[in-house]
Amino acid sequence: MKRTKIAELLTFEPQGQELLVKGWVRTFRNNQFLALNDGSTIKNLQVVVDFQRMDEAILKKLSTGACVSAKGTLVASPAKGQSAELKATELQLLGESDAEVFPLQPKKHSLEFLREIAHLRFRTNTFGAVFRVRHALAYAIHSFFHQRGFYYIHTPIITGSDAEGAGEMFQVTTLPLLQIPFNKENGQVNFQDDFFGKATNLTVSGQLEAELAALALGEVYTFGPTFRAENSNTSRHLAEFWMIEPEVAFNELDDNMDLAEDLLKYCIRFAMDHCADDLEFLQQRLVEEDKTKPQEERNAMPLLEKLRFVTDQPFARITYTEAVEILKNSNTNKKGKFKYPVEGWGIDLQSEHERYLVEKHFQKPVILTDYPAQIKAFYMRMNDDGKTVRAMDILFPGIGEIVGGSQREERLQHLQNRMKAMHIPEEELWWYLETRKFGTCPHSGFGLGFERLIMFVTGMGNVRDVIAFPRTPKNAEF
RNA sequence: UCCUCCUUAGCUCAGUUGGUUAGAGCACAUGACUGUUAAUCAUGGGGUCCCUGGUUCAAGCCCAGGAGGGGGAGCCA
Repeated sequence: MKRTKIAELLTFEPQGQELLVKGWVRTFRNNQFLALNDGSTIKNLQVVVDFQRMDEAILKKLSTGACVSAKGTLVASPAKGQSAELKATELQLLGESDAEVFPLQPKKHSLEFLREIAHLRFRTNTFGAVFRVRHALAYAIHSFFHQRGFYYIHTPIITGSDAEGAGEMFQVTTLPLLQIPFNKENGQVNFQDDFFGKATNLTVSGQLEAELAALALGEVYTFGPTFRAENSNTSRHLAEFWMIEPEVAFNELDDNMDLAEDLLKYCIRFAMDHCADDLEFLQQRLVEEDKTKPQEERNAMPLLEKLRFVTDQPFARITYTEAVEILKNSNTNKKGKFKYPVEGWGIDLQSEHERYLVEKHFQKPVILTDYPAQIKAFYMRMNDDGKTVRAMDILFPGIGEIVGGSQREERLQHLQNRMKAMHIPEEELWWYLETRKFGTCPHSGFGLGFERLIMFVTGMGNVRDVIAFPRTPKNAEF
């Protein structure tokens, strides 16, 4: 008999039909009631065991975590809690789970503890929900871009350039660490002897390569792993994370903002439409968690309401200059409540400033544009004022920067000037500069942090809990 | 990297002014139970008090150094 997934089974009208299910035991109550989960849904199937007729040796081993196969008939449940249940006629133990050492219990565990057993945390309700939502969001991203005629480009993970301008890089080498070949004349490493014959790194961004594709295919995006060797110890940073980077020919900054806003809203709606049960559970989890917190640290609104709030109204759009004015004139600033007082134009905005704009002043996502050139990357297009660049950052409540993007500098001379000013050697990026020599055009793009999007949608507070096997400084277990 | 808090049973945590044999709930084991919903009831076992060193008649508690973790900051997505 073919196995029926629990998600599908729960849509059936119970009429005594004979079915086969397989899954893992969550609890076994009253010597009769087996809560079985197979990952297809957050809901468990109640399998009812006739313990007088069942082999006692098997009953003994129906402990939390065990894997079983159950054949039986689907009947209406006489008790509250579920509408249908499977009356077992045959029970097979596929894999036992010694209850004395299995670490998961039918109770609430701390996320910190579950992080230490990341190989087993998939088996909890919370992580089951998070990873189903993660999948739905990944699918939504491809679906969104495909519908709009974008092409999915696979940019390299190992890169030969170390001037992508997005942070510290991990080196990739096969050179023996104890016997690195040095050039005696200049004391440098002889990368001619290395695997690629030159120094290579793990990518920090696929943007530059995506630009090459956009200037031929028109509308493209990348969606892949990205690596940053920054010593960042926060709940929002990973050394290995996934990023979505669209790049669009002929788009200017306003088009870029529209695209990013549409993408975010599409993904959030997609999750609400396809993961209702999981989001309902995650929302309830947050409500319970809030009960243990002081009033001022609690969420202003329940998860689903927060998501609807974001999808149903336009994001605020202001320039950096306007933002500085708002901050400068805010009561918080006047009363000296900012740790970094806002004194004038040109400062880099601190987390507390971004939070004030998003959570206090606008109370919705904010797109900040036209930053001072000196605090932004070399490839961003210079405005006519000669002081600001066409950058845009999208700030989300509780997350901070979720998107960072810009209209790119398409004019060769301007680009070369900026690279010179920021000490980026032209020979490293000769191939990038050629796009500006041969048929250059205005174009724009952005990077969306996939884990940050998942954090927002699931309400999880730490990036390490929305990726299966988080890589952070001093941690690459599993 | 900086600031700050934490580390006691498998988990979550209590442990008074430094003082006898370190506690609770859950989990686990054994038994009971044919409608349970993180089932319930009874009984029981379970401790490198993070590590190293020091102060003291005496350290889970005080001091120093280290390790691991949380929260915040910087950098960013």
